[in-house]
Amino acid sequence: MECPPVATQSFSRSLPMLLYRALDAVMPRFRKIFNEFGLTEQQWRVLRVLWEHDEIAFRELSDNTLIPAPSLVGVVDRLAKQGLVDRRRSAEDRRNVFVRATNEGSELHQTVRPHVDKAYVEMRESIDADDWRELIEGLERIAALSPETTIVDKATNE
Amino acid sequence: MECPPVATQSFSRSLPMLLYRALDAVMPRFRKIFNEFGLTEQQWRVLRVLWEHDEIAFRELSDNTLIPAPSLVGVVDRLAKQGLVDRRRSAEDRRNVFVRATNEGSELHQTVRPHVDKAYVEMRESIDADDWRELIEGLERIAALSPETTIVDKATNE
DNA sequence: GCCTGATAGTTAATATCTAAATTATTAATA
DNA sequence: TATTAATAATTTAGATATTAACTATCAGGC
Repeated sequence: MECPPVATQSFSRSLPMLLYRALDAVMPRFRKIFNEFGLTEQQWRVLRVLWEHDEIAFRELSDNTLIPAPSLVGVVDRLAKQGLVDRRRSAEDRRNVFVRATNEGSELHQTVRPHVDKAYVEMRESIDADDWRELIEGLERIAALSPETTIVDKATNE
Repeated sequence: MECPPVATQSFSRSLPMLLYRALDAVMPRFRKIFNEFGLTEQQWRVLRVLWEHDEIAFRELSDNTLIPAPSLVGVVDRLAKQGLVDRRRSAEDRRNVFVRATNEGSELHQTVRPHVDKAYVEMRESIDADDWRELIEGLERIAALSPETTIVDKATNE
């Protein structure tokens, strides 16, 4: 009685498709702003994180931006080419790379951030406050799931 | 008192990043299954839709799978090369293309679908039922937002 | 019939994702 | 010390996303 059988459930209302649909609904307005300032979405994510860390390890930057390491290499490359970020090899452990925003990269904070914040507030205000909070909490729960839920029966399956 | 100012809000708890984090948490288990059957995520989405439509217009396929038309061209190309789908130009309006699953493509339904459904149920059962419903409803609300909220002040901006 | 404007699918260029392999470096150990 | 096992960043290959441009086709008005 609680939930309809999965087979009957609509594909478009499955959790993954709903997440994609939600992103399709909210991201275009932000990407539009990024593009106006010559930034891609991923470039903005990197800068967004760098603005809060004087210097950050490559791996942490990958974690914070959710940009997979192989992709992040190219993103940082292009940001560096634009003179917006710096790269530095750690002296202690030469495997580690640290990234930081240049002055020019830091200045973008002042110009871009207000527009993004404004768009974000407008978006949030288009939703009931309680609904919004519930949604955020629900997403936190899903995000907290480890990428592989059932490591439990691994021995059973393989 | 209700909501903290946006500037103070954590980036990782913003709606977009939470949506991405949720996807990162739930998709790997499904992609793993797709890959075991030689399918990519997008290929599965296409088949998933074709299994419910004897034949479907290219544009509708794009809408239902959330795969942008330019990307869908390649996805369908590769599925056709694998002999899993067919393409057909409409006779009435030769601009339209219809896509359908071949027998081989239809047979995948029987083999792949159960595994995916099982993983989906397991995932859903790892979350409280009420929380789940609230989350789905919240996502529906966001997804219902038109991609461009404020077309209103367009005249003001440009 | 010809022109214009829309529409559907496609192509093109660049960026990113996914998965796997590679390189450089470090740590651990015999 | 030489070897081996980890780790961090990068590279590679194939697929997909994004945006813009392009082609073919159709509909309507002249």
